[in-house]
Amino acid sequence: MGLVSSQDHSFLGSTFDDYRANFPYQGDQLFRVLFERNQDRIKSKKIDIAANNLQKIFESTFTLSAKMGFHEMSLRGLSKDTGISMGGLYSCLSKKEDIALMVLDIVELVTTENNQLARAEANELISLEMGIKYHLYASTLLQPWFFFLYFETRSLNPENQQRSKNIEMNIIAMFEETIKRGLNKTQFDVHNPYFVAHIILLAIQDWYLKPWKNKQEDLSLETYSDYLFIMVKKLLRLDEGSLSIMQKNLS
Amino acid sequence: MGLVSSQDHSFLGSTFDDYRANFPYQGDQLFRVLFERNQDRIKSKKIDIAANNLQKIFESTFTLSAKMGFHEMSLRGLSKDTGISMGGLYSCLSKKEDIALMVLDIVELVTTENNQLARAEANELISLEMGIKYHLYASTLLQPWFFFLYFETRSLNPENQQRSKNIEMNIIAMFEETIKRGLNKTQFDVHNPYFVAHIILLAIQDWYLKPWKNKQEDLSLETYSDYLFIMVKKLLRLDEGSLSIMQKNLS
DNA sequence: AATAAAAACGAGCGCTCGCTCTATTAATCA
DNA sequence: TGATTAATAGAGCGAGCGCTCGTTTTTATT
Repeated sequence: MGLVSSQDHSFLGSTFDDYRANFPYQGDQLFRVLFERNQDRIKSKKIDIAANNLQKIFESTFTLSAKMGFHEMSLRGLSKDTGISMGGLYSCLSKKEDIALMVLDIVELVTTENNQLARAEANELISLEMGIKYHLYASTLLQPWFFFLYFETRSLNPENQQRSKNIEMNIIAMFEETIKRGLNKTQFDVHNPYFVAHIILLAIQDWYLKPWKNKQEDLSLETYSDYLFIMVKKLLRLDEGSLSIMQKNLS
Repeated sequence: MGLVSSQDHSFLGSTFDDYRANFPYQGDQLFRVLFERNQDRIKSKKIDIAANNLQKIFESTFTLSAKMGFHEMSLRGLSKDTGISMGGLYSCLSKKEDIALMVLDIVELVTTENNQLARAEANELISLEMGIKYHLYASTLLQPWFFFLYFETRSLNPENQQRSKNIEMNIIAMFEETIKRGLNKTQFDVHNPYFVAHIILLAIQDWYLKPWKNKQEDLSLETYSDYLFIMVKKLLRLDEGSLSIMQKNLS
């Protein structure tokens, strides 16, 4: 249920189309960003060529490692699938692990930005709604990236494993703080904010981890997002009545 | 419909201690079952020796592959960690993959039994409660097994990957059917049973996938189980009042 | 057209992998 | 105790790994 007027929430808007229209990490641009953020690893000089190769590398990596796992994926296999020779691969990478590190970098970047956008909402309920939407939207646009990081975190060294865990913990913390803020103003009624924040994260993760499950049930992104928000309101003991009152207070 | 008294719920009982006391897949017995169910893979003849070696093999496998992943774990590393020579390992295995197959076998066995036990409850709300409890209890007693299967499903061949997925789908289906049964009798009020069933599974999985998260928050098994059941009742729009009425009908 | 720079190539290096196989030790039983 | 079977040991095999590097091909500049 779309309850609030969209233009107030943030420059990204509250619908998937709005969000996508302003999302800078997609298509060509994503790989140009990747090139610029990883100059130290990449020997290639020309951004157009490098970005093009990076795109092939990540597309093939996601296909292959979803099937068999990142470690099981060999660089010879990657070379064959991308059509880039071994030498070509190593002009965009300094080592195999770099692929995983670049995924970590992008997912960390995007989720951090989403957390900030959600926190920027003054009203707690809207903050929750936007937090859910932004994370669902971003993880839809970058589904293979989020999926990869979740399952391949253990291929990273301990320090980067921790960075990956922190991405998750920061999302929970954002939701938990927002719920607690709402609690202090007796806006919400729930006795374990952490548990609810936790459940929200699980539902968001499930969206990008098991797309086949929702495809099977014919759940669209917007429907899933709505169900999730309705669920959250139930858990915070907000029925439709109390919600509309709040809505009125906003405008 | 016939309502049941609490001792009928199942021979396993409803507390963790009851469940554990009757749980056949723990300690020595687990590995003796494993030996008997996998005669074709195992060259060893004597059950005592084989069960003892299997125990070491699985303990080390869970330690090593939680750190680095199953594929990254080498059999030389496993040999060192268990203290069993390569030849010794291969008298309990026909190939490395057998380890993952045996984990799949056990988790499939236990969850199928739990689903049957939960379905056997005539009352829908109690069925949900028991379903949650049994799955939480079993995954606590066999935490490394459940954890391993979740993360290493992709090491399996397509056929067995499907078996692993089906374990998950069958749990969701069990909860979904129970919720729908309750809906038909207007016992529950919720408009997407699948979504709720789905969320229950996620919360159960999170319990065994990220024990460190709950340890950090100091959530015990019983507390977690209670929170989860309270959450489910909220999602089904059953407040404490309507619950006690139902409980009265039971006795 | 000549030259310099960048990109692409892929055989080969050193190493580790899963797995095998024979020699040896331990256990069991007549 | 000698005979037979089961368990263990660990060097060795071929395959495949990540990665390198001398060379060739393409592109850009003069």
